[in-house]
Order: sequence, then C-alpha cells, then structure tokens
Amino acid sequence: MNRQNPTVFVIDDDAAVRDSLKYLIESVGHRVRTFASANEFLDACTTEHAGCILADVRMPGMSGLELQERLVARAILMPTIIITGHGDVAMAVRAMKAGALDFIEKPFSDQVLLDQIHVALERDTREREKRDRQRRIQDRFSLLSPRERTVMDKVVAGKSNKTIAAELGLSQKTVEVHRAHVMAKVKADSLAQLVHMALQNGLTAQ
Amino acid sequence: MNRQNPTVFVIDDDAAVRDSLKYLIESVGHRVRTFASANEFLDACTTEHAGCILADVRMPGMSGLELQERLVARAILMPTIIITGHGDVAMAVRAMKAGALDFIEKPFSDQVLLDQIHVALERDTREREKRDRQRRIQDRFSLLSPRERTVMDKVVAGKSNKTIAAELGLSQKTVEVHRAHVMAKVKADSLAQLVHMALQNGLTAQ
DNA sequence: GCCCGGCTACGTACAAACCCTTAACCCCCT
DNA sequence: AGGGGGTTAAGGGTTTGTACGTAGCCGGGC
Repeated sequence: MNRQNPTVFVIDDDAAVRDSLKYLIESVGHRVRTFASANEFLDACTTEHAGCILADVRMPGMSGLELQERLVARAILMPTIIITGHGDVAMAVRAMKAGALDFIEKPFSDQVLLDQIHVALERDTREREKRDRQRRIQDRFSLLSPRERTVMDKVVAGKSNKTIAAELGLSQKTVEVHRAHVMAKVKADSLAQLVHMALQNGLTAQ
Repeated sequence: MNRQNPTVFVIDDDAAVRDSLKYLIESVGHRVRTFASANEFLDACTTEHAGCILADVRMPGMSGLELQERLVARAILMPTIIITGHGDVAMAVRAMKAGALDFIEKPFSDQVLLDQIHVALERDTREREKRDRQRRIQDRFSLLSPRERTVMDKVVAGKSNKTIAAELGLSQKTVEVHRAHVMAKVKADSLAQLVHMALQNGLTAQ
C-alpha cells in the first residue's frame, strides 16, 4: 500500500505540452500523471507518492520554483526537474539551490530529459529506502517509555549500569531492567547494534 | 601550521577585476590572494588551504568550470563561487551540479557577493572541522595491526569475544588481548565510543 | 646476533552485564 | 474490581569482559 510503483508527475499549464510529455515518458515505460497547475498537484500529492516531478517554471498561479519550496516545506522530497521556455541564470541558480535535480531549457532533446528522469527515479528509490529504514527504527524508538529513553541515551553514551544508576539515583538492578526492555523493544541483540541504530537516528551527539 | 586563517582565492584573467575584487573583499577584513589563471592557482593550492574560491568562468586556458572539476579530483573541497559576464543557463546548471555554492552574473551588487563569501567561509570552516575530526579518528585506526583490525570489525558488528574466537580459530584470551589493544590505540573507553568512531569512519556496514 | 613488536596462548581474580523470577507501587482504563 | 503498563527493587546464577602477569614464535631492523 505504501509501496507504489514510481510515477512521473508532470506539471504544466499547457495541455499540449502535458500530453506530449506524457506520451514521451510513457513510451519508455514509466507511469505518468499530469496536472495543469501547481496547486492541483499539491492537493493530490502526499509523502507516500514515489517518483519524480517535472514542472514548468512559468505557470499562472504558482511557479515551479514556488512549488519546489512548498514541497520542501511539506517534506515531500521527490527529485524535481524544472523545465523552462524563457529561463534566466538567476532562475536556474535559485532552482538548483532549492534542490532541483536539473533545470532544462526548451527546446530540449527527448533523450536528455529521459536520462534525467531515469536518474531522478533511481535517486528517489534509493532515498525512499533510506527514509523507510530510518522510519522503521524511529518507530521502535517511539515505543520506549521516558525512563527507558533516558537510560538508553546514557547506555549509548558509553556509561556503565553502575554509573547510570548513580546518576539517576536508582539501583543497578533497575537500570538493568530498563536496559533489557530497551534492547527488547528496539530489537537490538547487541550493544553495538543499539548504538548503531541510535546514531542513525539523528541522535549523533558525541 | 595546518590551521591557517581563511583566505578568499580570487581567480580572474583581468587584472583590473582582480584588483577591485581584492580591494572590496579586503575592505570587510578577509585575506585575499589573487591569481591570473586557473593553472596558476592549481599550482599554488593544497588541501591545507582554508577559505573559499571566487573564479570567473570565462578565462583563457582553463575555465572556472573545468577548474571546479580539477579541484574535486584533487580533493580540494573549498566552496566555490563562480562569477560570469556572459553566462547562460546551461553553464549555471553545470556549475551548480558540480557543487558550486553560487553562480553570480555581472554586474552584481557588492553586498550580494560579500554575503555569499561569508556563507562560503562559514561552510568551509564547518566542513574543515568535520574533516579534521574524521582524519584524527582515521589516524588512530591506522595504528591497528591487521589482526586487531579484523577483530575490531567483528566487535563493532556486535559479536562476542567467544564468537570471534571461533570464527578466527583463536583462543578467547587472544581475542581479548586484541580487543584491549584496539580500545587503547583508538582511545575509546567504552564499546559505545568504539562503535561511534567506527561508524563515523565510513565503515557504516550493518 | 639481539631486541622489539606483532600474534599467539594460559591462569587467576574481579567487574560488569545478562537471564529469570518475584514483587511491590502507581496510574489509567475498562 | 481487575488488568495493563511503567517504574522501582531484589535474589541468584551464568556469561562475558577486564586487569595483570607470564611466555613462546616469528620477522624486521640496528
């Protein structure tokens, strides 16, 4: 259900352009969905969608550049390719700084576009897998009770049960229990794995 | 000796431009060194230099874009700002994809340039600190003998001394000795810290 | 030829962590 | 009133890691 096959989301206000892009991209076997405006796309799009975005800069309402910023704000991280008829350098730089994968001027060669789409889809798959992995780990961490969490932090910081007990004013036995619960809940079967998970989880405090 | 104060490296074939940039940038307190060509800069530059690069795209010999690629190849990772008189979109996109921090068209406002230089210098300092930290850790790892290294890998993978001994056909005692040596050499005083260092060291194998 | 460092191994003693069981107290929800 | 989860604690036993000492083998350098 959350593992959808990747889609190329084409956003352009010109119906003829949309159709020809759809035709082109489908011809190499990708799924395509088209939208006439950035808002229309934003309404339909969720973080669950996999694929990449192909957007024109110049559109009535919201431009492709604004769209990019909105997507970042909504944590939708699909690679975005910006295409443009009348682009200038400042626009290109702005798009690239905002994280666009590419900024392509019309007229462009079909192959160049298809190549970039390929790159975009591959990157999305990779990034998505990475995010999924992190989310799975994060879910496990969220099962921890507050006490277990503080104990885990200290364990990951390299402290012994004894030290932790002293710091928290507990008996060593209690710390042992919390520690065992942590290991069970996050499904770590060694201290090394626990540290591993904790570090991958953004808690990269030294 | 390897902690030099940051310098802005200005590369432009036009002496008048060089001088005015030098004057401008020194006026806000940065050190500046100027070069008339990309080759001249490449000869003078090492990974030890701290600061950022300000290069024109259009220069006889090597362009600013080629220079960027050469620098990446030589692992010189100073942030690069490209400036240009006659830039086009394709050039800007290429520069940004190659990792340029910004791509600025002439004529530009002095303040915009100085702001970007500020950003570039800050980023360089941060990145440099990060690299230094990693290099220090790497240096310690390089002190390990081959045997110690393989033992460490298994320890970090969460295996017990017993398991490791079995896998390597050694006595547990021997593994304990190697393990102790590892901890001493890398100056880790807990397993957690060891895992920490090992992971930061690119050995992010699960 | 000798010494040093890396690799191997053993013993003893102690510290720390792990496993299992039991059990109290509190709070919330049914 | 009872059940569940979180927090606290203990006893008792096994496993694992650490500290310190001893020692043989081998290869490279002075």
